[in-house]
Amino acid sequence: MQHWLMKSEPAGYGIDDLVAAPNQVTGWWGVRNYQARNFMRDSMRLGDRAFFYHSSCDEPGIAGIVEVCRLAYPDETQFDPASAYFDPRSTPANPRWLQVDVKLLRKTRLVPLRELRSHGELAAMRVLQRGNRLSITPVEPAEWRFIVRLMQS
DNA sequence: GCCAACGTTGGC
DNA sequence: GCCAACGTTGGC
Repeated sequence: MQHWLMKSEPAGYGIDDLVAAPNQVTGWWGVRNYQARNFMRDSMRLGDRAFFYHSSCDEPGIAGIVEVCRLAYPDETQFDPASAYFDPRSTPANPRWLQVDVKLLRKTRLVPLRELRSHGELAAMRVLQRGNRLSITPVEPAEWRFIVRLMQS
């Protein structure tokens, strides 16, 4: 079982939207980066856990823990000409973009990016690397455990 | 709003 | 296949 970090902009969809969602489940649609898509398609398994990360906001950081509850399947927004995520090169027979579904396990205290950076134990974390833009990144087991402990402090 | 870093596009 | 130009991300 693997661990992940998944970014979302809370102005669009934040942890409180997931708290309020039916069954506290949401589709993780809108990923338009091949590397992030490949993580979902090739590596994510049912039961994998992920940090729900708030990006591009006043206080970027980790806001909760979710669990993958549906394996990768086509993201419908790629077929919708009215959607900002429309991709004219994509067809239902040959979809280019995928999503998974995730279920909320718990909303946690906000662990700010600032705080993550302050811990040498997390120095190698993918999301903290200079220039990182990937919206889905793997999290090492030791990093996962360290951050879960931080959430309780 | 700025800008560094990175991914994608497209001409050649 | 190269690589310059361009668009996007995302912290600050």
